[in-house]
Amino acid sequence: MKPKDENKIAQFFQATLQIVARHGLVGVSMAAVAKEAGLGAGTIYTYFESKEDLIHALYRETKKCTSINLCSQATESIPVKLLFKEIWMNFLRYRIENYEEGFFQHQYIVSPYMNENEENRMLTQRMLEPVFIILERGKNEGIIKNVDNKLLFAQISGFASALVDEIHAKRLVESEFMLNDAFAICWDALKA
Amino acid sequence: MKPKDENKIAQFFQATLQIVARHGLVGVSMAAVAKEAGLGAGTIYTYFESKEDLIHALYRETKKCTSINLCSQATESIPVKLLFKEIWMNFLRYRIENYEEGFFQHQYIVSPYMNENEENRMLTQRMLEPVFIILERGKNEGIIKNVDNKLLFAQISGFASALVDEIHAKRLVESEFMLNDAFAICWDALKA
Amino acid sequence: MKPKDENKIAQFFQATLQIVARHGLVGVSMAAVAKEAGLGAGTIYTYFESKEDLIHALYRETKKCTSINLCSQATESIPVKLLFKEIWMNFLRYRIENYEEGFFQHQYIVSPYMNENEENRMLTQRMLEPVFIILERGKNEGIIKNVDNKLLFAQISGFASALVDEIHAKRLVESEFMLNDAFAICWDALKA
Amino acid sequence: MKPKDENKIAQFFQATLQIVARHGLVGVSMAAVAKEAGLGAGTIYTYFESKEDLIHALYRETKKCTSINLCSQATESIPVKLLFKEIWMNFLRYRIENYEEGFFQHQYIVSPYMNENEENRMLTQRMLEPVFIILERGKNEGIIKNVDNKLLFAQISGFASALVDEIHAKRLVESEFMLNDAFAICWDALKA
DNA sequence: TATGAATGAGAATTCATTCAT
DNA sequence: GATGAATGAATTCTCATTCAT
Repeated sequence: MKPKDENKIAQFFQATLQIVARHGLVGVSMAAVAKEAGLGAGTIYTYFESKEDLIHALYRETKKCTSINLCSQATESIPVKLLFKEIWMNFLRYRIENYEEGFFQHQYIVSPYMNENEENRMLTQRMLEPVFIILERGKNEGIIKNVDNKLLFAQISGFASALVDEIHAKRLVESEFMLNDAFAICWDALKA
Repeated sequence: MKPKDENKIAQFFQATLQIVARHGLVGVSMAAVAKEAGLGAGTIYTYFESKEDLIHALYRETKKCTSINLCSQATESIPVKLLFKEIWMNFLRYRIENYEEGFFQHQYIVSPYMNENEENRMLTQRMLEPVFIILERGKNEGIIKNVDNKLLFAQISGFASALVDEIHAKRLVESEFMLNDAFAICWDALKA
Repeated sequence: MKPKDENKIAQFFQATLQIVARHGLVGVSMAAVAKEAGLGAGTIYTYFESKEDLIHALYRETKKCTSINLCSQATESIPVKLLFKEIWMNFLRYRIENYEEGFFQHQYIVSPYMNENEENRMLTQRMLEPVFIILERGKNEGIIKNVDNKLLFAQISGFASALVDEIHAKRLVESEFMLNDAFAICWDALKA
Repeated sequence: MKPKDENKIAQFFQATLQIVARHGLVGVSMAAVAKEAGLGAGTIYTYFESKEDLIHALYRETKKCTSINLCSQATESIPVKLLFKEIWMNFLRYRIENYEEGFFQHQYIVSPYMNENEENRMLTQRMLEPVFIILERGKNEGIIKNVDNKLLFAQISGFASALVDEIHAKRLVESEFMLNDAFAICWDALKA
C-alpha cells in the first residue's frame, strides 16, 4: 500500500461504510465500493492489497476514530461516576451520530474477518483498557461491584450496543432525558 | 419408493449451524452444507426451495427450540424476581449449551436475510412478549424501574448476549457463582 | 424396454406432446413428463432407456399416426389432381386437429435429436415417397411441372407447415373456403 | 483503461451462430460460446446482461443484416413481378450464403425465447411489411390472386425456408437455372 | 497512476438417471 | 413393477484480481 493519495483512501473507506450500512458486510464487492467511491475498481488495489486488507484497514481506522472522540476531556481528578458518565455519554452520542461505523465494527467482529486478524483482535482488547482502569478505580473506592471486570464490561458494552440499535431503529427516541434513564440503568448495574 | 426423510432436514440444519459457527453466515455454501451433512448437494433441494429458504427455516427452527427451553416451568404465582431469574438462568444456560444456535440467530439478525423476511421479523417480536409481561408486572409492583420497556429489554438482551460470548470465548468461566454475580448485575439494572 | 403396459407408454407420449406444445422440446424434463403423465419419474425408465429414447420413440410414433390418417381412401384410379387434393386436405386437417404432433415433429427435426438418429432420418424420407409417386404420375401426364421433385415437395411441405402455423395462431381462420383457396395456390405452384 | 471492444460483440455473435448451426439453440451454453469465441466466460457479461440478452440481441442483429441485404436496389417504378423476383432472389441468395443466420432465426422463432420478447415479435412483423405492400400492388394490378395476404405469404416464406434447407443439405444444387425454376413455382402460386 | 475490461474459480440451482423401498 | 428421494455433473452467473492502455 503506497500512500499516494490519502484522500482516495478516505473515499474508499467512506464508500465501504455506506455499502455495509445498506447491505451488510456480505454486500461489499470491490466493484460496488469503487462505484460508490466514484473511482475505478482497479484503483483500490493501488491502496489496498486485497479486499481483506481494505476491510481490516477500515476496522483499524474506525477504531481509531472512536477512541479519539471518547476520552478527550477526561482527567483523573474527576469522581469515578462522573468520569464514567462522561465517557459513556460521549460513546453513546458518537455511536448514534456515526451509526455506520459501529454497525461496520459489529459486522466485522461477528464475521470471519475478525478471527483471521490477530492484530485487530489485540487492538480491540487494547481499546477497552481505559474503561477497565476506571472500573478498577471504582472498585478501589468501593463504589463498583467487586466482580470480574469482564462481567461488568459485558454489561456496559452489551447494553450500549443494544441501546444504540434501538435508537437507530427509532424504536427508542434519543433525548437527554432518555439517555439519563439509560445511564441510571447502566450505573445501577455496576454500583456496589 | 423411499419416503421423504424428515431426519435429513435435521441433518441439514445441524450442518448449517456448524458451518455458521466456523465460518459465519457468509461461509455457508450449498456445497459446504451438503458435504458437512454427508449428503449430495442436490438433495438439499428436495427439502428446501433455495438457500434462502434453508436459512429462514433454520432461523424459525432455532427460535422454536429456544422458546421451548425457556419458560416451561414458570407460573404466575412466583414472585417477579424469582420468575425472571428462572427464565434468565434458563436462557443463559440454554445459550451456553447451544452456542451455535444463538450465534446463528445473531448472524441472521444482522444480515440482510432478516430484513427480507417479514414473517421472521414478526416471530422475533412475538417471542419477546413474555419478558415484556414480566417487566410490566414488576413495574406494577413497584420493584422495577418505571421506564420504557425497550430500555430495560436492551439491557437484558444486550448484557446476556455479551455475557454468553465471553463465556463461549472462555474469557469468563461458567459457574453457578459467576452466573449469580451476573444476575445480580442484571437485576440491579432493572430494580427500581 | 419391456412392454409391460402399453397404456403407460401412451401416457408418457401424450404427456411429452403436451409439454412440447407448452414449452418446446427444451422444456421437456423427465420430472415434468412424469408429473404430466401422473406417474413416477423412475417409471419412465421401465419403458424407455433414456430421455433420448423417449423422444426418438415419440417421433416414430407420431410419424406412424400421421401416415395412417393420410392416404387411407386414396386409390390409383382417381385423377392425379383429385388424389393429390384429397391427401393434401387430409394432411392439413389432420395437422390442424393434431397440432401438437406436428409441432413436436418440427421441433424434433430442427433439433440435434434428428441428426443423431439415422433410423428416424430414413423413416422421414420413406414417408415422403407416396407423394413423390403422385408427383411422378402428374409429370407423366404432363400436368405437373417437369422439375426436380424436391423442388415441388419443398413448396408443398413448406407452404403446408406455414399454413398450419397461421391457422393455429388464429391469424388465418380455418374454413372450407380458405382451404380451397390455399389448395389453389399450392396446385398452381405445381401445375405445368 | 482498456475500452469496451465493440468487436467482441461480433465475436460472441459469430460464436453463438456457429454453435447453433452445429448443436442447435439447445447446445448454446455460455461456456461453449466463450470457448468458441476464444474469450473468457465472464467476458460475455461485460457485453450482455444474461444469456437471454445475448440470444435476443443476436436475433435483432441478424434481422437487421437480412433486411439490409434485401431491398436495397428495389424501386417503385419496376413492374411488380420483377420487383418481387429481385427481392425473392436477394433473399434466397442471402439465406444460402448465410445459412447460419437463417437457421438461428428459425430456432429462435420456434423456441420459448420468441414468446418472451414482445419487442422482437413486433420487429419480426415489421420486417414483413415491404412484402405485403408489393402483394397489395400486385392485387391492385390484377396480377396476383385476390386472397388473404397471410395465405400468400405463408406460401412465399414456407417455400423459401424449405428450399433453403434443401439446398443447404445439398439435396438440391444451387444454380441460376434451379432458382429460376423455383421462382416460377412461387410466382405461379401467387399469380391470379 | 488510474482505469475498467478480461479472467476463471466458485456460487446456486437443475435435471437425467439410479436405486432403496 | 412403481415410486420418488438421492445424486453429482453441468449450467448460469458473480466477483476478486490482473493487466493492457
